[in-house]
Amino acid sequence: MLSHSHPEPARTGRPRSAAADEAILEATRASLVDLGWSKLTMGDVALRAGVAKTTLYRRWAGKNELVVDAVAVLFDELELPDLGSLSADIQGVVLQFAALLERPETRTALMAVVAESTRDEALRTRIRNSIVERQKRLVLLGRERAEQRGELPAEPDADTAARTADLIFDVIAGAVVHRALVSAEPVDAVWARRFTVLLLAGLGAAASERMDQMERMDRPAQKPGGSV
Amino acid sequence: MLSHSHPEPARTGRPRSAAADEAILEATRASLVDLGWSKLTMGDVALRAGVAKTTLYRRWAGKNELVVDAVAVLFDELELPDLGSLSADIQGVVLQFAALLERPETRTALMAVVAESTRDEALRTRIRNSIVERQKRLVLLGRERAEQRGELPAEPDADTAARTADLIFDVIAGAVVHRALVSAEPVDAVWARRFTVLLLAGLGAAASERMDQMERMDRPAQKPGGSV
Amino acid sequence: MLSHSHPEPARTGRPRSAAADEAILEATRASLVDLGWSKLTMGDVALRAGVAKTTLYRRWAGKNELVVDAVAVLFDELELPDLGSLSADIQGVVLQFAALLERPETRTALMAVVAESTRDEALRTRIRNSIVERQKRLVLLGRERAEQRGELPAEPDADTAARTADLIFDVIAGAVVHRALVSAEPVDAVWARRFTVLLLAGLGAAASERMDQMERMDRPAQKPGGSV
Amino acid sequence: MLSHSHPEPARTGRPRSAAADEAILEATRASLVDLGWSKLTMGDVALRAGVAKTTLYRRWAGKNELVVDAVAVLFDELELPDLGSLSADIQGVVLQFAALLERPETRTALMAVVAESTRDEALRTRIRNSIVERQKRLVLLGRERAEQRGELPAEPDADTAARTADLIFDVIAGAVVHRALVSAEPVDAVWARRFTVLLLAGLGAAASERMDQMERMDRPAQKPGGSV
DNA sequence: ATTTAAACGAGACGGTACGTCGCGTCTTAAA
DNA sequence: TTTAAGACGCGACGTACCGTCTCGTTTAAAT
Repeated sequence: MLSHSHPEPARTGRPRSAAADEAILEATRASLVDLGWSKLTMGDVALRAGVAKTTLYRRWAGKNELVVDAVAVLFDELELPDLGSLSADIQGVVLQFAALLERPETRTALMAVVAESTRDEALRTRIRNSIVERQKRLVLLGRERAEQRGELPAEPDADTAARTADLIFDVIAGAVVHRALVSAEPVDAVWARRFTVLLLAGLGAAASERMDQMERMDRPAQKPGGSV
Repeated sequence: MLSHSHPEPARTGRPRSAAADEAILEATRASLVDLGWSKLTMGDVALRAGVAKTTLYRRWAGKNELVVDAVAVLFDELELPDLGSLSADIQGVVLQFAALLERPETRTALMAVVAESTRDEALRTRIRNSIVERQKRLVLLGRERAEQRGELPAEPDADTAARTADLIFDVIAGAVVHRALVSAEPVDAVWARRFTVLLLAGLGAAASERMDQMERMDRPAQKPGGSV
Repeated sequence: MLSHSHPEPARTGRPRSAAADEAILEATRASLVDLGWSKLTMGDVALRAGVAKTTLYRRWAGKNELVVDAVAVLFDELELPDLGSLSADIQGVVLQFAALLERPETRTALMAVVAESTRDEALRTRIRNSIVERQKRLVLLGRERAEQRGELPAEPDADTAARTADLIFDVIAGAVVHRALVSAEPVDAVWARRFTVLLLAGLGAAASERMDQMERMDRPAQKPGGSV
Repeated sequence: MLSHSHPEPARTGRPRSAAADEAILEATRASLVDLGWSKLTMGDVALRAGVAKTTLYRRWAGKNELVVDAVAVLFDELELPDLGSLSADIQGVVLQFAALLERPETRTALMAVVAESTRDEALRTRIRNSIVERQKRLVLLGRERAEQRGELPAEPDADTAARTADLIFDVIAGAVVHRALVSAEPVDAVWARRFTVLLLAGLGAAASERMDQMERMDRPAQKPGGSV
């Protein structure tokens, strides 16, 4: 359970059913598949889980929080395959991520909770903690492997490393999500390869530029590196 | 009006009020600002627009369609500034796009309608036509200018050009949206510069790889160009 | 047309369609048959009559007035048959009236407009003029015939005659309507005969009591005539 | 509550509020007084009762059923006064009934629900059970008292007694309702006396005719007893 | 073994918004 | 000026979910 740690677990009375939690999350995913985000109702989830509505509300504040928890676990199944090269690893994870976004439960839920989170700070935090930050591990692991293989130079310092990882993460996740959900076109092996080429070249250039001199590229209205 | 072209405009009966259309869209944006997507109601929009609920439903099938039309026009305000270099132009448009995503009406609406569109083919088409495809003009114009400046080589053929444009579009739009709405961190000049460096290097590499020999890079599990 | 006399018929512009009036009333009756009072709508009547809604409203103030006019004409079809005796005549008209109340258009409309009229003085007047008062002719004609046959004595004066006619009318119409619509049981020949026996005996007694001395029967709390 | 007996009262879940039932019926009567039948809305009743609309619909199928229950209780307040003679008793109950029909809530509601019931079998049954049949007790009690006083002979058999009671009921209720609501003239002591005279004479004649020979009066087209 | 107290299912509750329907009025072009 | 057509502001409809509440029942730990 991602959502509710009990630092002070009540010691008396009937304890909460552990089975109910999993049944509810499973029911939530099933309801997402059948009905989609906007038609999913708490009543339907309760019905599917064989649980009273009050049991849901005792554990989650509402639909948003419930759905975040229900889908978060799916993102944890993503893995960075070790395919021998950074390029192959990236393509592999891109295709995995695309496959995840093809699943109806994530497809309908992910953008919806993000949309909700734009007006709900607590939800934004929950999404970040439950989904976004957890998956940055893939970027960090990829860079680590690439450095070990000599494919990428080490980052000069931790802060730069973190910022680069954030950028890479936004570019990869953003591009795949946009392709899959906004443009609504297939993220297939061909697209993944083209995207990876672009990304890796950019990574190299970003690294060398950083090493060269960052001050050379200060403001807009001047040419980028001559390689383009 | 993006939403309803009347190839055969009915000639009889009282014509629809043109003023009502604009009042409704304006009211929709105002309601998005005040209430956000999920709290926006048709009744509230009607009230703000000084219009009956039935008048809304006579023109739009529902909240989804209405909101797409209401925000689509905002995207048309994006422009590719001519700042003298491709890099500067990209940074300029990225910052413009980010500013648009900072506006509460787009912030709350964009992801929401995309989320809805995952289960509604007609809505997906509407979004594509009203928003997505229209903004590809920015990518195409940017490339054209860059070619004229000699910053980028010409694309070998129209098909490749279109696919590259799609890829660039997904990368730029995806990265900015992800940074702004999912990661929920600022898209400022620093981020825009770093992102642009990455993108332009990637573009150059993608172009040269294409010219070299595409068949060299066939499948995952092999190294990309040695520059990385 | 019962409803709107035009003492000053407009002389300029397109004249009103005379055919439309009858079409509308006919359509109203048809709609009453198909839908009943509460589901009848002005739009449906207009549609059936092949007429615009505005045309209805130009002629009738609303549903109530329209329906009164539409059914009033049906009541004018009632006739007092000359069957040779007052008893037979009454039974005949009772059965005719019952048959009229069996027709779905009157069945559903009559009580409805009466109900509406309890809060609408103008409507009450319209009903009285268009329906109720017109049918008192049957009572008056029946008495006239009965007097000619020597079945009933002449009323002592016009005022008493009018009050008696009103009483008879309320008793006959009330009993038949109550039996048919409230008790919802058949008004058949058996019932008509039993009712007529009661009524005629009552009529005779009322007449003789009037002649005897009206002052003998003053207030409640005393016995009626010993014959009962 | 007349409307919904639960032979198997559900034992689970929160029980329905008994207070709500009475509040709703009271609010319905108040709304009838203020707005009349046709302007009464479920929303207004709910508001007055301090109750959600859904609570109304959980208990009653609609306005018709609700109003029947709301006014039915008023009819139960009718009593047959013991004024010493049948004539006086009848006049007393007629005036009571007239007073009831003067009340705005019954005035506007009674004919309306009867009108609705012409197209709604279930509603007809409800009205019969809740209102009509219940008030026949007055007729039966009146006859019983009259027989004990020797004012009326005993009915020969139960079936005849029932049919006579029905007839009397239709005549009394019908005449009073017609006078009060259709003719829209006052049911005062004078009218009540005149009506009672007519009725009692009729009752006596009907009884004696029944004893004489029913077969003598077979069909229309023959003279009634010479006394008329 | 009994008590205690929270969790549980069921479902009623006060709300809010839905999308539809009918009202009676209006605005157009045609007759 | 009337007509057909149909858009319009309005207000009620009956439904669906919301999140809360009140029941009686179950369950495990504390007594």
